[in-house]
Amino acid sequence: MIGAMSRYDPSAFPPFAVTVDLVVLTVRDHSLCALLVRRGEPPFQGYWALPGGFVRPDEGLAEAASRELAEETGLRAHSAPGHEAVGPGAAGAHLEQLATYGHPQRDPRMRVVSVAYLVLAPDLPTPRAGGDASSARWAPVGELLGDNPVDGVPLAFDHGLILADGVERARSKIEYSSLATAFCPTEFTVGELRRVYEAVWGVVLDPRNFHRKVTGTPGFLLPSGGTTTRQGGRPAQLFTAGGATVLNPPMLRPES
Amino acid sequence: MIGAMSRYDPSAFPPFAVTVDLVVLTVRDHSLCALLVRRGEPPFQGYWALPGGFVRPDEGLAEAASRELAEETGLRAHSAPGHEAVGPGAAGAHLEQLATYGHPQRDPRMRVVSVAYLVLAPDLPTPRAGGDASSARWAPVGELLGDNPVDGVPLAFDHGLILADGVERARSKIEYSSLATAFCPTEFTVGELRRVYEAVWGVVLDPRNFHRKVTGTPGFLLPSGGTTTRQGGRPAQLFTAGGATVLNPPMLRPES
DNA sequence: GTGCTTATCGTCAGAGAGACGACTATGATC
DNA sequence: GATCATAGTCGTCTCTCTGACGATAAGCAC
Repeated sequence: MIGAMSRYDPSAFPPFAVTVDLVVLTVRDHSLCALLVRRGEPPFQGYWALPGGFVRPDEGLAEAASRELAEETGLRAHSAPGHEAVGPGAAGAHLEQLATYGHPQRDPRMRVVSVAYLVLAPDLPTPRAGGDASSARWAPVGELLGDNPVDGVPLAFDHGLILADGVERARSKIEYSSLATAFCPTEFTVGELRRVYEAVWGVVLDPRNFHRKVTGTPGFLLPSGGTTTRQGGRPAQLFTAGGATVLNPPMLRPES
Repeated sequence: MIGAMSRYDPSAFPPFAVTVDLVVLTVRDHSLCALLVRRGEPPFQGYWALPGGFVRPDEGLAEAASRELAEETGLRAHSAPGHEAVGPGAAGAHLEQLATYGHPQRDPRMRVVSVAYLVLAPDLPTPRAGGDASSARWAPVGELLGDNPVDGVPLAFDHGLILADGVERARSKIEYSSLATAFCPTEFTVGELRRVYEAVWGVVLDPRNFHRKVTGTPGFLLPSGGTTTRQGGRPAQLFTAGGATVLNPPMLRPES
C-alpha cells in the first residue's frame, strides 16, 4: 500500500521489463488488416507477432510506441489528444493507448508488462521489415480472429488477445468519433469513407443514408473543392476530415 | 524492435518499477467522490494521492489492483469481463483497467510505470486507512478537478491527471452501459439510479423520461418485487441490475 | 449511342427523446 | 384527520433521426 516505506526503496521493488506492442490497423482491399512481423528467435520463433519492443529508460510510453511505429513502417503518428503526446508528424497516423497486459506468465522468460497501442493508418505500401531478417505483412483480421489464425498457427504470446481488443476498440470508436477518417488519405470521398466503415464493421451500409448522415453532421467533413473518379462512376466530391472529433449523435452500427 | 535478440536478454532490459493506482469512485450525498489517501513519506509527503502500490512479482495487474482495493477499503471487486479476471467477490464493486502512465519523470525517484484501474463502488462507510498512520477520505471530484484541488494543493504525482481520466471514463461509460448500477446497492429504485446519473454527469434529468427510458430498456433493470420509501414520497419499486451490460440505444447525456 | 458504375437528392414511415400534464401514494405538519 | 410536500409512475405531443427505397446525375467501357 502506498503508505509503506518500501514503496520507494529501490532494493525492494521487483524488477519488470516494460514493452510496447502495436496494433496497427489499416483498410486494404475492402478488409481490415493488421500489421504482423515474424519472430526470428525463440520463444515463438517463426510465429507471427505484433510489432513492438522495449521502452527505453528515458522515453515515455507513447514516445516508445511512436518510435517503434516509425522503425517498422516509417509512419509518423499523431498521438491522441492526451498525455505524453508526440508532435504531429508529416504523414500522420492516429495513435492511442489501448491497454496494458501483464499476466505473470505471458512471457516464458521473464516478467514483462506490455503497454499496447492502437494505430490507425491509411493504406500503406507493403510494409518494410525491420533491420533484421524477419519479415512483415498485412493480415486480414477476419482470418486472424477466427479459430485458426495465419496458416492455423496462433499469434505469439497473448498477441491474439491484444489484437482482438484493438479491433474491438477500433470498431466501437468509429461509432462515436470521426476516427474512421484516420484510415483515409488526406482527401477522400464519402464512398471511400463508407467503405472504411463497411470493412471495419464487416457490414454493408446504405450509400444514401450514409451520405446523408456524414454530410449532415457539422464538423465531420470539410469539402476540399475537388472531385475524383478514382472509384469509377460519377465524379465524387472530395473532403478532408473536419475538426469534430466526437460524433453526436453517433454513427449506428447495424444491429449485430 | 521485436526481432532484436536483446529483447529477451535479461541483462539488457532496463529495469522499471510497476505499480497500480486506483481511481475509486462513489456517489455520496448527490456528488461524485473519489477515494484519496494522504501520503506519509516523501516525495509529496502530506499530499493527497490515489491509493495504490507495487505489483508483486507473481500477481497479475488486475489482481494487484484488486488486492490494493481490498487493503484500502475492504471491498471485493468484480473484474470487468476481460483478462486476468478475479473471481466475483461478496460485496462487489466494478473494476476495470483505465490506462497506464509512464512519463519518465512522473516519479522523482525512479522510473515507475503505473497501471491505473477504475473502481465504481456503492456508497461505503467512511474509509478505513491503511495499516500505517496515513488517513483516507472521500473527496468530491468537482473540487478536485477544479483549479485548486484539496485546500489549494494538487494531488501527488500525476494523480490529478489520472483522476480526470477516470472520471471522464466513468462519465462516458454510463452512457452506453449499465455501469451506473455499480454505484447503487444491490436493490435500488429508479430514482436512486437517476440520482447517480445526475451526480456523475452534474446535470438534472427529467424523472419521467428517465423512468420511461430505464424501465423500457430490456435487461437493464429487474424488478425485485419489493418497494421502499427510504427516499420519502410515494413508495418506489425496487430493482436489481439486469444482465444487460450494453445499452442500445444509449442513455443520452444532455447536450454539454 | 447502350450499359454499368458510383454519387447524390428526395420521400415516407417508424422509433426514440425532450417537454410537460396528470395522477398516485407515502410521510410530515397543523 | 385534513392538508401539504415529496417522490414515483403513466400518458401525450412534437420533433428529430433513422432505415428502406425510389429517382436522377455523371462519369467510363464498348
